[in-house]
Amino acid sequence: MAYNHDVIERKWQHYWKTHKTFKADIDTTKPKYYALDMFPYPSGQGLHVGHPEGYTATDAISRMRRMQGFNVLHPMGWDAFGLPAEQYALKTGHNPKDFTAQNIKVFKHQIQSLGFSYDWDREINTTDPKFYKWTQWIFEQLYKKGLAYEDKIMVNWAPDFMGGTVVANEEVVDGKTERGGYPVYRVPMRQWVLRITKYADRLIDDLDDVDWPESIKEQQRNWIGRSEGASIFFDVDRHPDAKIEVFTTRPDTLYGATYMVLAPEHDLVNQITTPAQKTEVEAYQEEVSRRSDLERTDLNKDKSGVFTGAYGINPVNGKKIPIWIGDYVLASYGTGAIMAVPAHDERDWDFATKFGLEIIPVIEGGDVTTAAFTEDGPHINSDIVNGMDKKTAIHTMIDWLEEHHAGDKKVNYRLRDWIFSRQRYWGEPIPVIHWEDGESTLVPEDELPLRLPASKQLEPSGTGESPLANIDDWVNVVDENGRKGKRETNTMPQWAGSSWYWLRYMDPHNDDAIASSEALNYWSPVDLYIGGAEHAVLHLLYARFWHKFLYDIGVVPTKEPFQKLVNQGMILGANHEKMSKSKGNVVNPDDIVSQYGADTLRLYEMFMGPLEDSVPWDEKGLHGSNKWIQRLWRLMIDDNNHLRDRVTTYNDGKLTKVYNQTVKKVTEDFSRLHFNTGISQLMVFVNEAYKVDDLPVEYMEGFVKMISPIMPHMAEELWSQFNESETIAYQKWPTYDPAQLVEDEVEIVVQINGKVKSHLKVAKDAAKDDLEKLALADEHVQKNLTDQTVRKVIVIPNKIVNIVAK
RNA sequence: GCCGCUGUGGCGGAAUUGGCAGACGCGCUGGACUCAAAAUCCAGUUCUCGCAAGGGAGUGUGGGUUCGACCCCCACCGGCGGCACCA
Repeated sequence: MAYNHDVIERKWQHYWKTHKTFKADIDTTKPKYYALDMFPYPSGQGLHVGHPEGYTATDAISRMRRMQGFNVLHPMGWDAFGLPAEQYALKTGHNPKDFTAQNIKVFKHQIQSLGFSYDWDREINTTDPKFYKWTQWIFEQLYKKGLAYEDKIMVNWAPDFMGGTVVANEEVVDGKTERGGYPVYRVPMRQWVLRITKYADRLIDDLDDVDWPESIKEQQRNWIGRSEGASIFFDVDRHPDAKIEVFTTRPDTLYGATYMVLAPEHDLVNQITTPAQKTEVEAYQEEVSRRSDLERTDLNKDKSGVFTGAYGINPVNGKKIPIWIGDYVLASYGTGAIMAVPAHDERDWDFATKFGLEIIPVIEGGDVTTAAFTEDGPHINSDIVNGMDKKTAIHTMIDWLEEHHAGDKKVNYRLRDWIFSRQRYWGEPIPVIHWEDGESTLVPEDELPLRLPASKQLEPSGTGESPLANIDDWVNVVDENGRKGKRETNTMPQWAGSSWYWLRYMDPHNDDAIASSEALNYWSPVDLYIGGAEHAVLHLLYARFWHKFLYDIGVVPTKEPFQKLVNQGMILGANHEKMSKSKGNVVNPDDIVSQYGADTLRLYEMFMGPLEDSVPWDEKGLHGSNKWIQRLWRLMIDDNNHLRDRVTTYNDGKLTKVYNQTVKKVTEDFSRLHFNTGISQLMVFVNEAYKVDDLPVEYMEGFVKMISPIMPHMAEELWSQFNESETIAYQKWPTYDPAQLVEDEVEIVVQINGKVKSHLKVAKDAAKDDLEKLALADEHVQKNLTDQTVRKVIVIPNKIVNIVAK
């Protein structure tokens, strides 16, 4: 009978569930393997075909590792705080908690229908107070170490978004919110901030120790943006008490500094501006402050600025240079002030050209009247560094500056501290109380978790604060001395829970610690982490930051959380475009499961191309995967659902070679996550098996084991026919006999001038001389060599003979 | 503009170390089975000339290194992703 996926998949999913087949416990006699998926946000849309691609890959590795004797931790959970639930609640009057619970139910059901070998006893949920108790606990440790602080800072304020909210820099794209596309303005506001910049160097340097895609490492390095240079101090003419510190990566060009620019928000601007320039400067400051980020970005092609009337003094030559303000200098980077070297910096060149400022070349080469010259070359017009190249000149100049107390070596980062508060209800409450006397205290650890108050009806506060601000009996507190206080109404961003969740899976029910040190020591680190490339910087940077902090306070045993990281590619629509509702090319995994079964979907997604690549969905290819599943079922199973008689203990040796090749290739390819090529070898084996009369039981058992990581339901059903054990999940992974792969005869290629002319079967390891003779004697070769003289013969034993002739 | 990745049949892709380009699958063509169709099984399928034997071309383009290049080097073109006044 034909394979009935419906019945068989349900049967084995039920078996795994009732037998807790994939329950993981610490077992120090076995090596551990931790395979992790990026846990999903349970959206109302349900699962997308993109989700199961990564999930199937980690599942296949988990299943293979179990069979190879590893103790495997393979968990799943829910990143369930998030904006959509809050928006839904505000819109409909429902509670985000119930809405989220419903979504999780749908997601879980869908995920379970795909037969993943998760240990569901370890399921976690970031919105569960038992989980966020520890998110809050980590926040308190950060606070105690001075890594969490409050600050009135310029934030990205999106007034039209959710009754007004603040979003992180990372969530702003082209001056608009990433979600919703609402305009964003820069305004000062009190925020919680995490001092991630303190870890900047380690976040860059430790990338060298992990097995991650180079592109992700590069993106993180760029995001952190370490740049090495110097701080230089400029005196201000007629202001003996003022000093301007600038950051530059090119201290060697100091003699070419012909003016300075301060950010319009710079503290010294008001102090040094001359009365004559005051009106103009203030008008410019006012204009700039009203610009949104969008406008600033859009207008940046054309540089703007105003002269302050003041002059700085170049420390190296005492020259007076004008001080301008301009918004191409950012207040938030470096010191908010620069020395401008228009001859050798494009931005400065544009500005100088527009405002007619002096341009002095200090490096030979190029023509500074037409463009800035940014290449290396011997220095000129530069007394102490004349003739030197860039590198030498930088060193020399820094030495000079340090000797004369006019500057020093300095490293700067693009990375800013992490704005950690959101004006939302549906997030982890920040466990802080602000007292009427001005003191702020943490909620004591033994009172955690600080729970979100249940609320029937969420309403925007209308003030830009979180909806929590309206819930009086939660916000207002009184201590034992009658002192009144208010709870912090900001909540944590969605990144909080995902910054440590992989640790909780190791010991998910522990009420005394984020996880026991026994569990942390045994399971750490994550051996394989698979997820989408969209988390290249944010999630993965925050997670590494928290992990390093927990390492520093002795909680976790490793410096890095994720040893190996892989980004699965996107599954595109059949038209090669990104799947989206509006394009009508979305494929729903539920439909595939009901039509073809989970094994077909899993097989297809692993076979369609390399895991890391984006590949278009192809209905025909999916159908082909199902055809192959049916084909291999028919190979072994007869019309009465029994093993065919061809499956026998008799081994005529016809499949020996291809079987051993298959074990080798499948084991190696799967280990490297090259599922598409491993599967193609399984197909080769089936094609060969169709050509022979007898199918040795030994090989067929090994074959069924090899398909089990990809097609676990069918594998279990076939395995049950052998009556060896109840489940295949912990059967020993097959091994191959290298002796069976050695040939005594090999086919070598004969080329003339690099073109293949003939093939020869020769004894393995035949001597070079013999190969040369054989090749030259070959009929085809002879024919092709008429009228030609052999100049040279290259012989690579067991591979090739190349005859060079003219 | 800068950084990273990438380019192979009609399509998805393979080629682990510089050594037979196109494994495997889809599609297509033919055959077997069938009254017929579907399904299945078998064979063929880079392009091109040729009845065939056999020949020629061929891994984005142009050059180079090499006995030999999808693979290494240089320049260019296209696609994808990231960053984008970060001094």
